[in-house]
Amino acid sequence: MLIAEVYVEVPVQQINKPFDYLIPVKWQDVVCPGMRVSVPFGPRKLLGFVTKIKTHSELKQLKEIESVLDLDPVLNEELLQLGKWMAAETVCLTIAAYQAMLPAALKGKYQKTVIVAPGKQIQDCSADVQALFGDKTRLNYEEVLASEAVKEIQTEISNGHLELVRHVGSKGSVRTEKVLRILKSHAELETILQETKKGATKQRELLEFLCAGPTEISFNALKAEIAATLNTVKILADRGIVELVEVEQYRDPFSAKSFNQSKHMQLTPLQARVFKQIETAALAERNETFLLYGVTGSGKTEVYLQSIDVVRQEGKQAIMLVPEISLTPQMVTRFKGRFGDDVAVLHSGLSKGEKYDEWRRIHRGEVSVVVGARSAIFAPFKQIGIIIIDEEHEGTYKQEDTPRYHTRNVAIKRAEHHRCPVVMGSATPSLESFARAKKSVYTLLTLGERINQRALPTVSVVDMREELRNGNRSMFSTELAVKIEERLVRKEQIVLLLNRRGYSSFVMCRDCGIVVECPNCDVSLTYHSAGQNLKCHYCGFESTVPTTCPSCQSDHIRFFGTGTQKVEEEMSKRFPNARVVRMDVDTTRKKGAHEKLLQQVESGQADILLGTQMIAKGLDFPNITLVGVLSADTSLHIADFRASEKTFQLLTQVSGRAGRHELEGEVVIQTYTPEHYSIELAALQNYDLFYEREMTVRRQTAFSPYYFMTLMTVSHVDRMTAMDAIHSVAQRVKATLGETSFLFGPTPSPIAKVNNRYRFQCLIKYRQEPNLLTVLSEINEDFGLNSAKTGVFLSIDMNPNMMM
DNA sequence: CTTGGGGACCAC
DNA sequence: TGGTCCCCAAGT
Repeated sequence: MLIAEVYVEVPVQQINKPFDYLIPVKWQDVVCPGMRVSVPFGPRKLLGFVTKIKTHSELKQLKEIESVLDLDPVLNEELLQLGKWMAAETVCLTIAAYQAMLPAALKGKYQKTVIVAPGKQIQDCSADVQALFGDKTRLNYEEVLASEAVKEIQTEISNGHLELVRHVGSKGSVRTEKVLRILKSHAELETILQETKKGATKQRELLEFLCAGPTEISFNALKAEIAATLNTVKILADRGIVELVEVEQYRDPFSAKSFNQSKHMQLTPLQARVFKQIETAALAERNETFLLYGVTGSGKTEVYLQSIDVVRQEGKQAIMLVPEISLTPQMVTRFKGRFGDDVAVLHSGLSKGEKYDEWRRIHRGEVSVVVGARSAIFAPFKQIGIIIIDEEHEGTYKQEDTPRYHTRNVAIKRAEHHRCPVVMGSATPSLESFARAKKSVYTLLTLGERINQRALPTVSVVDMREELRNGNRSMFSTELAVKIEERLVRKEQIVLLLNRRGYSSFVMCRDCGIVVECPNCDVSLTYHSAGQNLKCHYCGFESTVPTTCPSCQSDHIRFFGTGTQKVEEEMSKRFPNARVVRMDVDTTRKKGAHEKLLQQVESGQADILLGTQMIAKGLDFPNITLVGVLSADTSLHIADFRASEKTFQLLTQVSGRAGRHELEGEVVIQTYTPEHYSIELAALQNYDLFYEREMTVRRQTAFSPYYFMTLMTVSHVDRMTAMDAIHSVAQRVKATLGETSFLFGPTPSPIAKVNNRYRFQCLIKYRQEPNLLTVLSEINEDFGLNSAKTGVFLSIDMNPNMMM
């Protein structure tokens, strides 16, 4: 008798282990690891993943697998192991790891229906129940609950006339299309047409079309040709002339677009040298991690494209990761143009169904390249030849909720298995990666100049304090304003970055100084123009904008903080003739909006592109000759040890948008702290110096990359309970730490209350703690086992990006 | 997480 | 005694 180990979809600590099920004899040869199955679990049915097949179990009295949801496993052996590894490495539940690796469409969908019990008749039930059923054979549970006869149904269930059945399916479904297959030859059709009655005009019309038509046509395509109805088709099907079948179909998010085929570009000698090294590693099946450090505009993307082609020629697959924010239509076009239908694209803008379809194309081996954001690292390829991580330094590569994995680590893990290179590229590498490259853990590849030796843009820093002293109170310095005017006259384009971080528009009373805060969280509410309301970014609370102060009833209540919207308003006063495109979360929320706005810039319908960080990356428009940063220091003053790094990266990236082609570029950075090294060195575009400076700071303050870090956060509705809990966590950890490690805290979290839960944290800094993961998973397990009782949640973040 | 059982409590 | 609500343990 074969037995399957199954991890069921219940995300709690108690269930974080495999459960044994008998494999029914008829499926002995069918069920294998990586398949999703439906299993009885207590009184319910649950979706689970088979992770192992075995012949013996510790337990007697096993239940049987109820049904098999896949005939082709959704996780292969490599991915099953990867999930286990990730669960251990990030201290999360195994099932959570598996779910994170798959599209949401493959999650379980649970349905409950009431049916007449086998061997019983509906007539056995009361009249009311019979009436409710009508001529239906089943009622869904919601229907039953909503009906008047709930009680009676309950009774009929308990006396065995009715039965409650549970069904497990997938959330997402495969889209199908009706297709007509013509079973007769054209000659035969002619004869059939002759024999069809003159009165049957619809049938004759359809037959006439088929006589000259193809042997197979989708019903939708048919409708576009002639006014046929499904009924008519069915009549022909009954006559045995055509066959009507459901054919699986992919939702194609790019169906409306055509892509011009592009060829490889001639590499510069520098690019060629870099490419050669990657190519050699790929062909030698060498598991080597490269850090491709290349200034903006140095042609990293072309190196990626050609490296991918190398492994494609070898019959292997490639994963290309980009930050969500730069997964622009421009980028997609470039890949689709080079590799055509051989590319799948995965990003958050796709619907659940579209993601599922792209995933299936990868799973079935119909494509060999995937371009996508973070989660694309789990693409179910069988033979990966290369993994590329573009803009390697981006914070979005770290998942901010469980499983809190870092894409870089997963990539390296997968590459080990597939014996293939990983290429991480950036103009401003993370300090962690650059440090590793310097220690030869990664191989450093450098692209030190822009293509065709085009100069990096000239950068000037404007001291806004000076402007203020000279009586300029606007958000545009004299220098920036003059330069904007120049470009407008010359019909060149401008990018304006408003680095709004930590500066979102809040509402404050001018009389008593009170800021409108979220009632559930320890943060101020943010004003949203779209809905004309105030929102909490942490718990989703919404409220209308008060007209009077909630505390002192004064009506001097105002918005503060500079939003892109406000800049846009001021621009229209200052530069009334400029055509401005605003790009931020508000204007790009709608599907395709992103693309439309960029199209306006590309086609020259806009003079100025104004936006938040999302405009800093990947854009490549020849006519952009001026980049303005309105307030460089807003990201500098956030309480984060990476603030300087983030600021430097952002300024460097956005500067790189200017002068990428024939026209020379210029950058103006406005700041209140021009003497800060992030800003000074970004202006000089000197990464190496910045690296040295920042590493010194990190060493002095004992932060990454000198130390590993682990953040532990505890939350509870009661402040004292949360505090007690974090102290017990801290004590347990402290007892196991070595002499070279530190424990900071416990302290309240930077955002001390979210969703009415108080939060406390402590931070471990360490260089070597071989047992830390074991200790942490023990603590996590204890908390998880008791959390239902105590209501205390513990979250563990290995190498956190943010301290919130 | 969901479920069903059992106990406490209440109203009649 | 019947009903309801809540707590809690079990889940292969």
